[in-house]
Amino acid sequence: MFQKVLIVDDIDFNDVAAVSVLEALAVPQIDFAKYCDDALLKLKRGYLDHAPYDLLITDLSFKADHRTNQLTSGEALIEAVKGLFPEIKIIAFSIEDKSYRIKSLFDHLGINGFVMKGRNTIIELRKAVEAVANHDATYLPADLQYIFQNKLVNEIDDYDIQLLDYLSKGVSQEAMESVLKQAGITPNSKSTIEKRISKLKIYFKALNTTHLVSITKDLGLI
Amino acid sequence: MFQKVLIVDDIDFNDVAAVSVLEALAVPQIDFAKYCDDALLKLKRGYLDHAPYDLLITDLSFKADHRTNQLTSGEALIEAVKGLFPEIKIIAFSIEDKSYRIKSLFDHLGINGFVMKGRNTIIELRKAVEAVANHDATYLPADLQYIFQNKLVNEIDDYDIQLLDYLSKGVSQEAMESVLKQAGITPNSKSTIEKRISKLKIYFKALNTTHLVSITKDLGLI
DNA sequence: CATCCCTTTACGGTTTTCCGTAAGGAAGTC
DNA sequence: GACTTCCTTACGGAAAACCGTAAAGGGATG
Repeated sequence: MFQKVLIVDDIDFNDVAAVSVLEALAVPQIDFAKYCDDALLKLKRGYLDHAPYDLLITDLSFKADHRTNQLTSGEALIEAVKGLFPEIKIIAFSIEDKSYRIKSLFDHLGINGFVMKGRNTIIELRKAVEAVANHDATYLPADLQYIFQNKLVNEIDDYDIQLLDYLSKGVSQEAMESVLKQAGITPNSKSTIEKRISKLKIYFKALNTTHLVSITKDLGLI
Repeated sequence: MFQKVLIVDDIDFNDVAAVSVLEALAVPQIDFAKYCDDALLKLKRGYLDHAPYDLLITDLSFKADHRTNQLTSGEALIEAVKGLFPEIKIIAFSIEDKSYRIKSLFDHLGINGFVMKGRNTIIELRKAVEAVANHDATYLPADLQYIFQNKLVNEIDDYDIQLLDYLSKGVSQEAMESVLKQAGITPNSKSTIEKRISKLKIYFKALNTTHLVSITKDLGLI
């Protein structure tokens, strides 16, 4: 079992329950952080003190407040941590069931486990920690494993997401061509852009571009 | 102080912390429900047993799962409870800081307090329960009181919300006229609709309709 | 290097949105 | 009743989005 665990979550309520789960698993040292920046500092401190953390459990979404932070999301934190301490195990922990975001955590950030906050978080978190500790494998609850078969998250690529993101930020199709060129994204002709958006509309059964953005926002793609 | 409190939240993690707050306030009986339907049943049971609850603390958003429920949101639960047991105090409890939704809880549903899940939930919940117990008044944390001065939630009316909602569902401006007529909503001329949408775009600094819907979705207006 | 296949690009016409101007209508004031 | 004011409706031209067709480019294959 893990010896030193850091829990990162901005909602204090969650710490109370998380600590009870870890105590039940006989984890000797459990620390907390409410901000991603603080979390990274603690991880560095542990490393410098020759007492590194061996498990990081982090939320994905953090509320903004008066403090200005470098890292503002769990994704950013995980990326930074993976860069500095590739050895540490990471379990992400979120209320979101947006499959695209979860899949990308495994695919791009290489997390070891994912737990969805819901009606069985206590049991799920326990299972996830045990699985990551013992089998050295990745843990994903049975009810979320569909995301790797799900056609949606496989058929929609990064280019599509980028396009949808620009659309949601108010970039017109007219202006999209030069925006993509600026950003160094290809293809970027007006014609291809039109065709992609049109394909997305068919895919998501959207009646128009506004509808398309609304749908994909609900799905958590953007 | 309250004698019998019901906590309704679908995330089991929150119960652990909530109960510790209430125990610290010496509440003798604390019950839980993970579904709104169950919550209503427990409240009815209490009433029939001549041991009614005197405080309801409820989340607003509930995840859908295999169960089919009558009440699927905190708002629906609060409305039902207010109808059956007007005497009971209600504190809503949510991760959302969407001012429009919170304001409407006070204005339309008459809740007694609101607590936002965040970095100080434990203290805030305690304060809210004490305030509602003692002063018989409504409790809203200082950092949220701006919502009642906030021009946004006062200047945007139900008609605007309706319009934005239809737009997000893919209704074109072209079709909006007849859709509004079908729904019995006035004014419904193409011209007025155009003007309203245009006003909203200026208000929210949106570059086009898609951007407008994206912004207002982020704000929680729709 | 010719061929096929697929993606990207170009173009043109139709529809929808956008935006300004102006007319119509209801309520309130003097 | 004339006038002002505010809201709604009507209309028309410009811009953008939409949609189909066709040409150009870029790999892979034989």
